[in-house]
Amino acid sequence: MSGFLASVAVDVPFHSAIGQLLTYRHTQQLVPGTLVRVPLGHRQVLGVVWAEQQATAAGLDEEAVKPVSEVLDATVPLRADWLALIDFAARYYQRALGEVAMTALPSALQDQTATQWAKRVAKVLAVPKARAGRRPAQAQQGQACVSAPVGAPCRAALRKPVLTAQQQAALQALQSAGAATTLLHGVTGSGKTEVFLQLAEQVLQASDDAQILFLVPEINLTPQWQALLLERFAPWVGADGVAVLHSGLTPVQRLNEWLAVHQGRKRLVLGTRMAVLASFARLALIVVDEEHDASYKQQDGPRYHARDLAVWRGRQLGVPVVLGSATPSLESWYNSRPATAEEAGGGYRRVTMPERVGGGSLAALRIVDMRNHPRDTVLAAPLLAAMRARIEAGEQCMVLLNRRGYAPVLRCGACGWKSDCPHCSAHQVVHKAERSLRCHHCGWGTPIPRHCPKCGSTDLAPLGRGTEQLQELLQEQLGTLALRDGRLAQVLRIDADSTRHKGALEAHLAQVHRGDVDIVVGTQMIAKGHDFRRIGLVAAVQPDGALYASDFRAPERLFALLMQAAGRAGRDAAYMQQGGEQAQLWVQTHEPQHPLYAALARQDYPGFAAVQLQERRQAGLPPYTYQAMLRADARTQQAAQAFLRQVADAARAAQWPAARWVTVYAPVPLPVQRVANAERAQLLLESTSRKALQAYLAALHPLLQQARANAPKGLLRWLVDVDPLTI
DNA sequence: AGCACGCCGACT
DNA sequence: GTCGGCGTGCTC
Repeated sequence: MSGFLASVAVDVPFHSAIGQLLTYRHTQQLVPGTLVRVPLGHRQVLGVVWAEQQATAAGLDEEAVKPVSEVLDATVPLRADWLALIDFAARYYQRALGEVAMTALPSALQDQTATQWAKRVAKVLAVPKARAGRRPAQAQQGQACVSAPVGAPCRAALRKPVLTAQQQAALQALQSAGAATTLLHGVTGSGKTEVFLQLAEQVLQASDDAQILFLVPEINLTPQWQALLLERFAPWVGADGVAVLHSGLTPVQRLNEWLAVHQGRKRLVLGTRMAVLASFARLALIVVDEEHDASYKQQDGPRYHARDLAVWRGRQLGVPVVLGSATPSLESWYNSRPATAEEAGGGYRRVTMPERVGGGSLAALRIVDMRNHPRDTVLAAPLLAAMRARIEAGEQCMVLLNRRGYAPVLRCGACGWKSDCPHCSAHQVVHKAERSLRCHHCGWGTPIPRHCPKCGSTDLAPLGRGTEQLQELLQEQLGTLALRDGRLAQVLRIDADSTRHKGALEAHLAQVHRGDVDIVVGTQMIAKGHDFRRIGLVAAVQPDGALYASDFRAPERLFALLMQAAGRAGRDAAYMQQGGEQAQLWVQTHEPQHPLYAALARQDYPGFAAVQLQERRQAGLPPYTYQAMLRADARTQQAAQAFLRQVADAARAAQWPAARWVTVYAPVPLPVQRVANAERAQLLLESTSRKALQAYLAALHPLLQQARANAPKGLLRWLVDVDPLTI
């Protein structure tokens, strides 16, 4: 056989019984990182050359080595640091190398021929680099500005706000942190964003080609960040100098953005979790906004955590990473703990900004003790009265209820029938507007029946309430209120249902900003990141669920959500001086004395975190231990659990050294046991040693294959979730 | 995971 | 007689 051999990563899953890398032949030596198209079975697939190879691997017939079909060499090869990132992510999250590589690459790359690719690359490179890569005449402009009259066109320099002493201190701390990871803990309104921007500005100024990655938790938040970045940095990076990477792009858009970043043509990269896997020409700073947000954890395919990979990437490249949040994840809070006499500090630095810019006060907490109200009270009278007063004073109110739809279930009063989903162990939710019952787990929808499907009775009634019903209720209670300007109070609902169509969220937000709306009802979607200036009162209607939840992270999430909600109602000092009343966060609860609410009343994140960490330490939970979840789906619960048990037994029998450090729990059903006709079970693995857990998980794969082979025919899927966020 | 091959029921 | 159901097995 003539030519050179190369190890190529292609998208073949772990359990396909072939190795991680496949061997292909080519006339020339191929550099690692080169994109190739290769034959695989009966199709052509995209591959990434991972390594040069000297001889055909053992057990592989030389005749079986096929030639590379095409080389996509119009671009710079993927760099070694990107290959190392993918390699790490694949090993850490227990996925096939090729699978992770292909998740990281834009899908449209899969069907680019070498010719098409060359054309596309040429187009990107044809954009003059002067606009995209170089520092503008900004320095000169800035100098000219000193003597320029007020209002002279010295936009960037004039727009830059003056930092408060606290922001200045934070910025200096970040600058002096060098390549470390820093947790920037700043209360809502403390001006973290401005600190990010000025830090970014310095990075842009320091070098002509440095790239900066901004991670945000949700697609929804990218437009406002993009506008912000362009407003500030267009003089540096050009009017199209911000690359956006998220799953809302069309395949071709994503391909072009990815390519521009890979080639270093865009210096600012703004994206959701997937952006952390992008290929950068010269990454110099990573900012992770709202670092505590669970959306950073991918929930299908490779279950990576973008914040954790960002931290890894920063270390790998020797580049600073800034994690920002008003309510950090307990992991990050713990990782940034200062050293004490007894204990070494965490690996991150911690910078705190406890004061709001302008000194505005945080929302005051009002607890409504629901034990003093009738059982079926949705909105207690004092809350309604407070809302009425706010609206009459020209303010807006926001009401949070974490449950979409009209009611979580439809029930027959005659025979007790409930709207159970035929495919899941869950109820179909009543959606009044679309006149349907819909399962939120599998999507199964049916029209709302007029008669009970079981007994024929017409005595059907919704049970419990969702945002849709809350909206209706508020419309009845407050929608008749005539305001000063003569119009009636308006209620708007913002949740995943009301914003399904493109542009709907933007339209709704604009309505709120214009003041066309007096009451906003919604799920946690409305608590995230959007700035509502005139909101004076936020109410959480039914937050107690998290207090009883079996998930040990539920209180942490609730606290973060309520703090964030309170932040929406923040008041600036100017308004307070005009005699505005202090903003309020109302919480309706049956547990008014719960420590979580006490900490919330004090807006005391450190206090809350200390208590939570203490509990976690005693219970042996993260961040003091590391966890992985082994999940199995099968036709019956018994089969799913049997599979997990068999794997656990086989692992015990194997007597791995690492097993000594790993606790293996018994298989249990998932909280929602059946989804789309699949019974789901899970088995928790826990260890105080990340290394031992990793070794254990890596050794588990052959046992999983084996258990699959032994299992009876039929549906059987499994997955490994490393550092699971919900258990 | 794809994607073929392969062997048994209702349609042009 | 074909279209197509998804069972089984392979992919450098």
